[in-house]
Order: sequence, then C-alpha cells, then structure tokens
Amino acid sequence: MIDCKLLSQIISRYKSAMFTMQRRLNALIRDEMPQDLTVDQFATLEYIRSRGQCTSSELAEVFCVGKSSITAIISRLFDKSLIRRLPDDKDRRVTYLRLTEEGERMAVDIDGRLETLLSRYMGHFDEKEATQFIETYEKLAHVLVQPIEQDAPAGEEKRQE
Amino acid sequence: MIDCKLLSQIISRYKSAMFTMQRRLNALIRDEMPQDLTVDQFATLEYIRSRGQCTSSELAEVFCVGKSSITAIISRLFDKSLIRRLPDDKDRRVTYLRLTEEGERMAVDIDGRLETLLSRYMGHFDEKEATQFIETYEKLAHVLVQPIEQDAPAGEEKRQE
DNA sequence: TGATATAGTTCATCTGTAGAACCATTCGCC
DNA sequence: GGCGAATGGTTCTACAGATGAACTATATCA
Repeated sequence: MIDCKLLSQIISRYKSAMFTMQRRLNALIRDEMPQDLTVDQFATLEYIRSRGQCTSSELAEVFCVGKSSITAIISRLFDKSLIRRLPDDKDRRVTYLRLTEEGERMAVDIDGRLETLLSRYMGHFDEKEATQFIETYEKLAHVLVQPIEQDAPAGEEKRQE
Repeated sequence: MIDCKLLSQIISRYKSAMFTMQRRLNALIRDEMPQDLTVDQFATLEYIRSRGQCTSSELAEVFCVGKSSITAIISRLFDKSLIRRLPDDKDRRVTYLRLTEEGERMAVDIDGRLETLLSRYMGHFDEKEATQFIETYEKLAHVLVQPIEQDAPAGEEKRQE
C-alpha cells in the first residue's frame, strides 16, 4: 500500500488544502450566484437537472442530510417557480421533482458561469497533470461513498445502515 | 496550456466529484465529532491550534466569511471553555484567541480520529499517485487564493479588493 | 387484515451567515 | 496636536440550512 509515515503526512497536507479549497471555492461560487439563489439551492437545481427528475428521498440520500432539510430547500425553490412537483400515479406517496423552464434556464446559465470560473483556475495545469488529478479525485470520491469495510477480516457489523 | 474541449470535460467531472466529496466527507467528519461540537467549531479550534493564537479578523479572512459570523462561533467556543480571549496590550482593539487546556485536548483527540478516518480512504492509493495528487491539489488551493488576474492584458481594475 | 415500512411534511430549535449599526481605538496627515 | 478615516470587534435582525421527533398518507408483507 503506502508507507505509514508518508501517508500520515499526506493526510495532514490534504486536510489543510481541503479546508482552503472548500472555503475559498465556496466563496467564489457564491459570488456567481444571482440574487436570491443560494449555493445549496443551485446545487439542488443542478442535481435535479442532471437526473431529469428525482425524489426528495433521493436528494436527502445524495446530499447526506435528513429529509426535512430537503423539504425546506425544495419549497423555497418551488416558491421561486424554479421546480415543479409531479406526483407519481403508481405510488401516491412519491412526488417527482423537475425543473421548470425558468429553472432550466437559470441552472444552465449559472453552470456556464461556473465553467468559466473554474477554467480560469484549471487552466494552470497541463493535460497530463489535470487528467491524472481528476482520475485520482474521482477514485477518492468513489471510495468515499462505499460503505467503508474492505479490509476488515470479518465480524464487523457496525457502521453501514 | 490545455485543450479547451478536454478542459471543459475535466471541469465538469471535477464539479460532480467535488460535490460528492464535500457532502460525503462532511457527513463522515460530522460523525467523528463529540456531542455538542460542530464541524465548523472544530475547524475553528483546529485553525487556532495550528497558529498558536490568532485574531477574529484573521479567522474571518481565512474562512472567507464576515467578522460577525466569527464572533458567533467564537462565543460558542468560549462558552464551552474551549478557547480564551486575551487582549493585546499594544493595540487595545485586538484580542488574541488561544485554546484552553481542554480545547487543546479536544482538538488533538478529534484530529487523531480524523487521521484514522482519512487513512482508511487514502490507503487505497500507492505512493506515487497519492503524492502526485496532493501536489496538484495544493497547487490548486494555492491559485485559488490568488487575486485572480494573471493573463489579463492591462486596464483591469475590477475584482481584487 | 393488521403490523410494519416508506415518502414526505410540519414543527421547534440550533448553527452559521450576511449586513448594518455601533463602539473603541489607532492611524494618517494637515 | 488634533481631526477624520480606517480598523478590530460586538450586537442585532433576518434568514438559510440542518436536526430530530411527531405526524399523515400510502404501500408492502405476512
């Protein structure tokens, strides 16, 4: 695998870079938002757009928050006429969420601005480095959503729910 | 620099990986927090610890938020007896923030747990990949805190304040 | 049919954030 | 030296997002 001491050092570097990254990037993204739309609201819009439609439960799962948080965000977006709720007629408990025309327009627009923003920074790297980076990053994101266990011998029933 | 089409594709991949990463990692970190300490509060503690001491203004700068947000966090930490405020006797406007004994203990403890947590994921990569990754990541974090302009020809007075 | 699970909402409560108003102090400069 | 501007920090109000528990309505399963 990897030398334990080096690993520890990399982790420590990762922690501080991550911290800067999150805070700073979030601030930059916030600046690109139109009046009266928050970053989280945009993220929600964007997720729905990427899926075409989805449910509240799915959003809660993906965003790693409780369903009541989603309800709050959704109703704000609904009040702004950016999304529609359409009930499933098979299962009358579920309501699907879709973007309205305006929601679509807005999401596309902001998305473009974010692309411009990010390319201003990503442009610093050459093709090889950028590709290598994004691949590791995606792998990391991937293992992060795994339940956790992979090297535990057996009898580990904790953790995954 | 880098092919425009490829760049755009990388950005798009980055956006979605970043999204997953932030949400998921945040949830995992939250699970490591002791009762009655939030992730932001820990981040504040940790930053102060890394510096030995610091001011509210510095925190506001680093966290990319207004000073009033910092005041709020600081007073909660103060109420929990995790930090001390000590006035500078040169400049009587500024008060330095330091960890208390208990704050120090708590920060160290959580920090250890985060290291364990992260090593569970980082352990997936070999030395070369991990090193390469963290280097690009740090570079990215670095350019992110730069004022922005680097390739603008001239007469650009916007943006940096 | 009846217990249980699931989808989603509502409510109370808390944290973090913004922004404006404000106080105290220090700085710049005439 | 003194006065206006800048700086460090707090307070206040308002709001977004998060939690967790209680609740409704519907579906599933045995």
